[in-house]
Amino acid sequence: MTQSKTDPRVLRTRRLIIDSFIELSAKKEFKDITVKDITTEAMINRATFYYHFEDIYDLLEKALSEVLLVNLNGDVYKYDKLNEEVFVSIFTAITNFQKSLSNRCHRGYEDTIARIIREQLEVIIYKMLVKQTTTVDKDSPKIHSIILSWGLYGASVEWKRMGMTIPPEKFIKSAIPYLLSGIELDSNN
Amino acid sequence: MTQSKTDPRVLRTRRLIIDSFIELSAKKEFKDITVKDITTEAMINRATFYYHFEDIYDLLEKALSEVLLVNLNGDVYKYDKLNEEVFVSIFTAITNFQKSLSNRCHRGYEDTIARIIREQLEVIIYKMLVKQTTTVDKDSPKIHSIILSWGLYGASVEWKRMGMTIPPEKFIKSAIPYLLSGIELDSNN
DNA sequence: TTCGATTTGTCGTTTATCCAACACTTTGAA
DNA sequence: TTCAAAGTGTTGGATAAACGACAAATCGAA
Repeated sequence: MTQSKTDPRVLRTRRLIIDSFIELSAKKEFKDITVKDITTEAMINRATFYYHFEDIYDLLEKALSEVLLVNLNGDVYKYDKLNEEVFVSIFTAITNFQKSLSNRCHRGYEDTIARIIREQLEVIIYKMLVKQTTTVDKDSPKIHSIILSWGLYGASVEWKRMGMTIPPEKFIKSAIPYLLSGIELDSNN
Repeated sequence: MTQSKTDPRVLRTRRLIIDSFIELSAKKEFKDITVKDITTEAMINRATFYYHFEDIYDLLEKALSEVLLVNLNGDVYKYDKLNEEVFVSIFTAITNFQKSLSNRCHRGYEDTIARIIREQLEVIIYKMLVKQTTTVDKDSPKIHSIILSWGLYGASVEWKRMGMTIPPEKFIKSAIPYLLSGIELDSNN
């Protein structure tokens, strides 16, 4: 399905780089991390880094995407439909991510990170919406996924601002009926 | 001093292979481990294995050497002289190794393993003897290291036979004066 | 024993990684 | 501001690793 035959060396090297980056992120801020730091930690050549990533922002983007997906880890894709359980699952993934970020002080890059998370969310939600959309309006899933991704991310920001103490599932619960009602317009069942 | 600039790729690959081998050794007997098993576990190509090792026995040899050296881990090389402390340290390393072997059932290859351990011991002891030898007799360190390596390994076999319960340092203690007396003939201080 | 299946070593070709060098930009301290 | 040091991104040539294929050896059950 995916790309079943990527060169093992590529997979290995990308893993080394991303893992090293995550490792380093725990120790210093993003702005203080250099490409050299990463390649040294990963024990690969600096030139090899550029073979795989545009630059350090490209790496940030891909690393974040991965971390986010790991958090969503199958929980979401098990179901094809956007129901209550899936919304809670997604929101919990985002808040988990927010928590790990707050430890790893990426101060000054919240905007970039926010954009990346939201874009990932949009893609994920869009895929699920398309599966269950039965109306003729093709643009509907697109705009819905945009609104939902911004909305869910915004909710997580507010959750963070309130001290990250409320259980995420409780926090999002009251919004679920509203979120679902809009979705149901797209599908018949 | 050693080989200061080996290609990082070979270090990485050797590490993957050796680690995978040690990993597999914990699960099955040596005779049931194939080259394919190792390379699959290490996620490297089978041909690459033969680029680094003669065959699986060559790997066994080098892996064992490394494990032994890790056990001796600097403890020995910190001192230049073969004194009581060093003897105890070496003997403890051997018994530790014997213990890990007994878990990892390499049944049927004890002889090979014994030989490898003993050869490593001989090299290590020889190096230390040369450093402190002041007599003109150049052959003396050689034969002494041979006898000591066989002797120490034999003691560890006996220790194992007795159930591996006696603290190694206690077990070897009574032999220390004897071992040292011979050494002192080589050096003046 | 015999025969099929698995494992072993080896080889030639392709590709990913290494390395040193390069010009350019950013940084930070004098 | 100025200048040296550090970081960035790119290149070409060298080399390790991947891959598929191969004959030969070994294994295991009929």
